Amino acid sequence: MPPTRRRGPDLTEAIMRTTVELGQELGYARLSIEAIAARAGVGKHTVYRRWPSKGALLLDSLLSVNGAALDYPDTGDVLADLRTQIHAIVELLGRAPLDSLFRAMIGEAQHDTGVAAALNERFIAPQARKTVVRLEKAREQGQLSPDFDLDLAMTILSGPLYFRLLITQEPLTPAYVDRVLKALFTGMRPRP
Amino acid sequence: MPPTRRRGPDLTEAIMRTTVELGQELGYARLSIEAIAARAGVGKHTVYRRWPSKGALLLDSLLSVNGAALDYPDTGDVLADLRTQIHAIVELLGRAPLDSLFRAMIGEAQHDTGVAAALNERFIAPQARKTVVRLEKAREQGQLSPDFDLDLAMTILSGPLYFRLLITQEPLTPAYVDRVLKALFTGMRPRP
Amino acid sequence: MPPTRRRGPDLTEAIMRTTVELGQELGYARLSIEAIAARAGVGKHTVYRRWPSKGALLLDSLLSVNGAALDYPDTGDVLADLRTQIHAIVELLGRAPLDSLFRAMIGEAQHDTGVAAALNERFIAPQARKTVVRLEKAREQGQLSPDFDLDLAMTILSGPLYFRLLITQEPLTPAYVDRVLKALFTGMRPRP
Amino acid sequence: MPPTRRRGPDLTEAIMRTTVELGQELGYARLSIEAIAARAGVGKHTVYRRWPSKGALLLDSLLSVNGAALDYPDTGDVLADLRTQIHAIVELLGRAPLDSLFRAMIGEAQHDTGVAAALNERFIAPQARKTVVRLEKAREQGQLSPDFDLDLAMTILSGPLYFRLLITQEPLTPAYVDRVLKALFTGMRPRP
DNA sequence: TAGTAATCGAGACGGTACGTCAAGTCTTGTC
DNA sequence: GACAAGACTTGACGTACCGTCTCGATTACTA
Repeated sequence: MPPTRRRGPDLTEAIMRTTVELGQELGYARLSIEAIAARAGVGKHTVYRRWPSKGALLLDSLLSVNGAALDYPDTGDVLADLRTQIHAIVELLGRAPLDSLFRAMIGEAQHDTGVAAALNERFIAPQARKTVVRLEKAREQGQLSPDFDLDLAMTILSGPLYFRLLITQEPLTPAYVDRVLKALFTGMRPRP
Repeated sequence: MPPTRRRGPDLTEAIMRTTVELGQELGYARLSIEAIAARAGVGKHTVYRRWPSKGALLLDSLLSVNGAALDYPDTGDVLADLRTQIHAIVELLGRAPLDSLFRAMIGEAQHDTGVAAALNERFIAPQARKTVVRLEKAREQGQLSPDFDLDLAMTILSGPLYFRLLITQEPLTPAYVDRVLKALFTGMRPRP
Repeated sequence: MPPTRRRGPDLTEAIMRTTVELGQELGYARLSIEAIAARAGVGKHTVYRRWPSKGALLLDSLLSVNGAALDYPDTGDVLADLRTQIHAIVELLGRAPLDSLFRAMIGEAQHDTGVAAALNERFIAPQARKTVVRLEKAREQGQLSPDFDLDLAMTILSGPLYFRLLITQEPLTPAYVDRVLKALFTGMRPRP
Repeated sequence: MPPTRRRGPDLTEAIMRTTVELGQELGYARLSIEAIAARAGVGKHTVYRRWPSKGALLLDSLLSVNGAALDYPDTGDVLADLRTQIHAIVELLGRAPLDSLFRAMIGEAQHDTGVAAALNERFIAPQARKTVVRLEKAREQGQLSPDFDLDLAMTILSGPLYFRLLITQEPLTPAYVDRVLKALFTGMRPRP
């Protein structure tokens, strides 16, 4: 007798794990719901009941399997804290073996409204919010010029990173991150 | 009697026009080489002889149909010239009806190496080069701090733009562009 | 509050009624146990507990909803009685709206042994028996040649009817029935 | 190098052979276009391009693989010729291994208009016509009563046969055929 | 000017996956 | 314990495109 039939949350978990696993083996283009279901030992319907598309499934899988924490440290030194945090993100999005899946998922967001929305709500926006909150605290402590636009700062921090990741597709080195950080802080520091 | 059978360059042109046209009607996801060939009144072979994939065809089509010019003006005022140029790019990538196809094509580059390479070589790198060249000229004329990293400047200029375009997918307003420009120049200007 | 939950025989009845009803709406091919259960407001289990297959359910439903009577009259005139009886059968099997379901059920019997057996035991054989009994009585009364094979007579009476119903699928007109009857009686009458 | 790719008629033939073969192995209910295509080494589309449904395919397959001849002999003796012909039909429809497929196909005709029409046009009607033609000749030669309805005779000949085949599903013995024939001829013979 | 090679349209072909449907089994919680 | 509800695996459905491959026209170049 096989173990009692699996249900609900167990299955959801198992399918997401399989998705990431198989995605790494095959690459996004050759990844199919058909294959995921087969590998997970699950009917296709069981997948479709939970996710409307390959993109949505991959998004969920990546975030749930890995996107857990990424919370800002607060050591009192903004620059150091930002660097720590960005390095963590780079580690997640820009390093093998998950980088290509993350890139593919963002690619999917370009022609799948649902994926785009979920990506923003569940990953991008929260990260952005944390960054801004950390910057606000620094400003209150006089570490930043009081009239600098912090939303813009967040954008200038993130933009170049994603530019490298998605557009030029050069490796995201710590050095690059540091150069961006330094340039930004030069502009943000309170003038004497 | 049908018009004499078309060949070579004519066909290439016609197929690319059809691609953009049909891409706008159907969206990238539902666009297929099958449909393009049918609409263009062309055998599938004729398409495959010219392009290896849907992504490559779309890239070619978008760049050939539209990406022609985008050359930097030189009025002597760097800031104004950059603004002009960036507005032109935003107009191209961020405005209906082509924005969604451009976004889809960049999305495709995330899991198609060939598209990624071509996108860089034929669009991104040339633009970047032009930007850097224009900045260099400005620096020679003392408009910029002599120790600022111009490659980095280019990245900080482009990054937030693509971040908005691809990640948060908010509209690319002139105001946003100007805020980025202003922040960057605050950091780049020679200190008194 | 819904009416108190139904049980046993009530349910059996309700399911069979729904089957015939839905069968008429959708046709046999698109009829499904899934849909019947849903329409009857019943769990699938409750259906499967009672019938092993769609065919078996339909057979039961048709016979129970309608196949009740069909008993031979006995007016003393064999020919008239046979005609009456056959017309009743034709009315049942060959007229809208149940004809197509009856035909489909007989069709099902062609690849479902259980349906075939049940169809014979519960409908065909009893009818045949009644016919033969009526003929025997007529023979005893000297209305038929004493050496005619009455089983064969029954077959010659039924066969052409089902041939029209199932094979040529032309309408079963009273005229046709009468022609068969007349021809048969010409052969069955005692020779002078 | 594999042999040059198969086309058109070759494939049609191969698919029909596979259909009959697989139909015998699995039975009609478990026969699927999916399996046929796989076994024949053919894409599903290649099957659907040729036939609209499993029933239509099976009909074609059975008739093409086997239903070739079945032409009436003419020895001058009507009764003998009819017997010969009917025995041939019984051999085809009523004997393993094809009987169950033939029955299933006729079953399918009960809820598939297309199959019903094709079955009639391509098998039933031609056979009926041949029978009537043979009977007409016999009547011209004075072997039959001049006022007997020959269409009806055909029906009385065929009906009982299909009745046994489809309804009671008893074996179609030569003895049964002969009893029907004898009864019919008793009615058809010219009275002295 | 004829012959030959390339190019074309059309679309058949073997595949792969799609997203849907229903089958029949099993689980959960309610009555 | 019977029930409604519905999750689950399985398997097939019929469709859409993929990229490759004939097949005969044209069409252009070569001899």
